[in-house]
Amino acid sequence: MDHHARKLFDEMPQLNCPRTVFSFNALLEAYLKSEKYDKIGGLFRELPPKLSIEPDLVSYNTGIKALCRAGLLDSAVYLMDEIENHGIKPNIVTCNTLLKAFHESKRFSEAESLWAMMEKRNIIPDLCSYNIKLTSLVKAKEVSKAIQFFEEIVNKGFKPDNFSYSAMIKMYVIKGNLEEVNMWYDKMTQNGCLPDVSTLTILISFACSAKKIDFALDLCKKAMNSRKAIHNTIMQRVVNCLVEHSKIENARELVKLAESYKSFPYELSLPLHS
DNA sequence: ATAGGGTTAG
Repeated sequence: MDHHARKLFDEMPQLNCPRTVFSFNALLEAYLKSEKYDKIGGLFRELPPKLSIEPDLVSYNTGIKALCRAGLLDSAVYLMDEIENHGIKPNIVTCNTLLKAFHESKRFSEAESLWAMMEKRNIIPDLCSYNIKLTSLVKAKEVSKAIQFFEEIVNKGFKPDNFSYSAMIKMYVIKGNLEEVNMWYDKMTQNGCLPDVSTLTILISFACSAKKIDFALDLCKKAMNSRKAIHNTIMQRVVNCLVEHSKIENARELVKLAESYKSFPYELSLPLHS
């Protein structure tokens, strides 16, 4: 949709809307979301001089993210240094963007250096920073390190959130450890953290593969009762599993419940004659 | 306003 965004941006004066750095940032965001990473540099060169818009930290953070997404991590780091030369100080968002990119590229020592730099420069790592590192440990299947790191998050005084618990749950999903998945799900709810759509997606998908079909059904109902729109394919999988386990009435009930669900247009079928 | 986790079958 980047073209639509650009068209509207160009039409703003005729619509009596002044173009500010906010509109410029929204335009950058549209290009980022459309994965037009290579076009973002051009926007920076073209628009600010022409419209006397001064790009701000949010603009540059978006630019840095685009470079990371495009696989140009070194350029992203360079841009962070460059904006600082122009008097704009990186913040926690800048650092977390780069932190994630370093971990995804397995450039762990640079991730560690960045973390140390943050602490030195009083850009205090927040829960998001910790979750990035936790997710990275999970991806590397470093089970004991992940457990230890989760403890560290708690000891630092953070209240683990959906991202933190999702990471731990995901780790045991990868391991196929049903007991631990359940343990972490319980721990999550007991600590007053209600699973969101992403966490429910992981849990429901795992419950289906582990043939814990009642658990899957229960989670689907929970999702709909709390107005959380689980993806259609996940819901269909639960319906299929119910049918496979001859729980036809439950399957019917779930399809009906989904049909009456107003927030999302579910299209589910009962595979009864397959 | 910008940063972190999530589907799918054969």
